[in-house]
Amino acid sequence: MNDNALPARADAGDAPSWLDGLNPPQRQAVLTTEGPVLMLAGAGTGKTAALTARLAYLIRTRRAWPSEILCVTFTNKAAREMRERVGQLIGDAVEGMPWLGTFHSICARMLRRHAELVGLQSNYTIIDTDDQLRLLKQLIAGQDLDEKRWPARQLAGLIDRWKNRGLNPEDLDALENEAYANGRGQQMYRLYQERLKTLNACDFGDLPLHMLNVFRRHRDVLEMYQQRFKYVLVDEYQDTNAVQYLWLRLLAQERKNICVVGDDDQSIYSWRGAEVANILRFEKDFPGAVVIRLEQNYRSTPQILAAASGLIAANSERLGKTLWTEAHQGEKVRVVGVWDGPEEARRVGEAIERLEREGAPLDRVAILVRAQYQTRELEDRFIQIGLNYRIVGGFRFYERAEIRDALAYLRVIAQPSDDLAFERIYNQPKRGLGAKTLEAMHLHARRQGIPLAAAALELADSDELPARARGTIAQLMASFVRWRDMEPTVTPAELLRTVLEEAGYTAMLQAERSAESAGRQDNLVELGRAMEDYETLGDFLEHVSLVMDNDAADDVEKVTVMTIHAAKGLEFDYVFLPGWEEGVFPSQRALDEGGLAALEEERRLAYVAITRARRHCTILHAANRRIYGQWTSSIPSRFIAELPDDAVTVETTMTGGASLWRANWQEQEDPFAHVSSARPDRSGTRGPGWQRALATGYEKAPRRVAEPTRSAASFAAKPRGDVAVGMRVFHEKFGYGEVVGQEGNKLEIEFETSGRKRVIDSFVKPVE
DNA sequence: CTCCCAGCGGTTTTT
DNA sequence: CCGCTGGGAG
Repeated sequence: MNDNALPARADAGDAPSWLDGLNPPQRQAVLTTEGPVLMLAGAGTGKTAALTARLAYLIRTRRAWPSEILCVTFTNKAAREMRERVGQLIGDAVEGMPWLGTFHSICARMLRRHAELVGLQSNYTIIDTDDQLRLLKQLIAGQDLDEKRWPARQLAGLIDRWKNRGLNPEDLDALENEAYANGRGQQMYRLYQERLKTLNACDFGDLPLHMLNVFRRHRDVLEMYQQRFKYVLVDEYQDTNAVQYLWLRLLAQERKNICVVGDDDQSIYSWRGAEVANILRFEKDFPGAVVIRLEQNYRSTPQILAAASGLIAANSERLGKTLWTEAHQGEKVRVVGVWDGPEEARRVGEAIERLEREGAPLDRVAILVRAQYQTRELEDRFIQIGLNYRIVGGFRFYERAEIRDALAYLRVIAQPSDDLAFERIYNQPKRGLGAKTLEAMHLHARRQGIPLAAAALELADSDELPARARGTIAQLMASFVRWRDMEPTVTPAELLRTVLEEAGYTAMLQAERSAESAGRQDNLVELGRAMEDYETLGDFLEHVSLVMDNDAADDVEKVTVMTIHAAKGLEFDYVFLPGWEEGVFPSQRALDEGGLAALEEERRLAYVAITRARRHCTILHAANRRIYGQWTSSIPSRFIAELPDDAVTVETTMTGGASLWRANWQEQEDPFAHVSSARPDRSGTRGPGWQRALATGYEKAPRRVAEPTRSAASFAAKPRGDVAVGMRVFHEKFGYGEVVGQEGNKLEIEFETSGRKRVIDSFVKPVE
């Protein structure tokens, strides 16, 4: 993250090595080991350096064994990075840090030991949102509620929020209870928890909640952990929610050696339960806490810093920090106004090609957007000009259907009572078992109080089902017995291959001649590769349920396209920020739902976006944009007007446009006039604000600007020898097609499903 | 049981 | 505009 820590300020030459390169507040953060510490670390101020040095210091000076330190992060990535960096400082001792991890993985680990205290067995399954939703749907249907009127999604959201706040079913008040199906919220929540228990499963939200319950109800367990953890460290503290906060407070209450690191200005997850207030509360709960501010920024130029600071100053609820830097002057932040979305994408593409020609490595360039849909236009353009890009987010590896299917097979093998997994694959691949069979299995399972798979086995031996179904079930169950038998004798990866083969899954994919099926098979191979690192099936499944990411290393240098949320904690030399328009950013929907508080969170998001940039930052806004197929005219984001004049240069491709818009915002008396705290009347219009804006604004489609067909970078490229007109080719995004034209390295291809497109030849593979 | 089509919804996302 | 879901028809 911060590889540019300050060079050592020689402290009489004999400062211990772990303090090398740390500035005074960072050193204070390392050396203040006893008592509560609140570290307010601005963007790019080297908080990870300080945090890892602190860990190393605690261990090296024998204040604690690695196993006596609790170190909590929010993401697996952060945990991994921390482990790596501490490892660099203290060597292999880091291996002995079993309690460095995410809130969830740490709670999962604890819960394995104390599962019986919350009515689970230690081999409980952790279900994901997909399973959760299916389960809730079943419960809703079972209660004769109309799923249309009371969607499972809504209930899932409510339950999640309750769990985030540390509320068990019995803790809900009447008002909360009313939130679902006319006062049935509590009942449904309770039913859901009971169902999970019989499945020997819990969801993500349960992990911290169960442990909080254990701590509250079993003093001895709590005291054991309070004794064990001599020091507690928490990263990204501004992102903690209520359960996590309560959990931490209990653990640290005795020794009070707790160090939390956060930045209120980078709190961008309140919508999923994070409470910045936890920072403010810290000094109250831990009186005498030492507050350390990291304000020297090592990342960005003064201009970038000034732009970001000026912007965030518009927020009211801040602890307030003043970032400064010793870095020499750089370029001003560029604000570029363009006519429409496609032009915006074009400008970004051109700018990146220019950087590329100047020798900038593409992996130091990022385009950060407010919402995922904004990536579409960029992607289209990049494909057209042949720019290597990588879109982060979207579908994650372990969320793909084929991966989940494969995992479901493994889950049933590891845990025969995993009904949700069994339900997923009993007829996948299709083997002629349908809703009727499932219903019979459910009925039988419920009557006998046994898992679904066990019920299936019994049904196979009865006359409850037609002979055909019985035979199929018997066969399937025999397979499971076989796989379960072989499980201890083979590696998880071998087991996977056998299962996919014998279940007919591989054959199903091979038979499927769709554009995606090849990719699916690749994904399963990739899954097998990921499994190689695990000794037992159980280990692997635990890993999967907690670590949903899988960042395959990229060999080619690529530009990164991602949401601002996903970019938090990262940095890039060059950052492009498209779509800074009212309604897009700040998001109309956020404003509608959250009023001023949401606006401030949007502004923090803008702050995070700008502070990702090390050397240069370009902000773009378009006057016209097509959203959900409708042309919509838009005005520049109020955030643009909030940027300090001397830190930015403003340009526009339209006469007078940008400056007029800018003036427009500055003239407005009440900058929050557009923020309504009440829910606006949506009658007559459907959907978000831009559509309402459309109703009052004008609807004319903007004049299309003529698109240059060649960009400088792709012009000179030579055609590739092995592709010619008339050939059949495969393209990752568009599928199969026939080459109908060739010009340099550009191909004109008639795709079977996506129609005629112009693409770069390096993006296609010939097929026979 | 499978397939097709109408209708709806469409920020951010980790674990 | 576009992709997913769920219900209904075959």
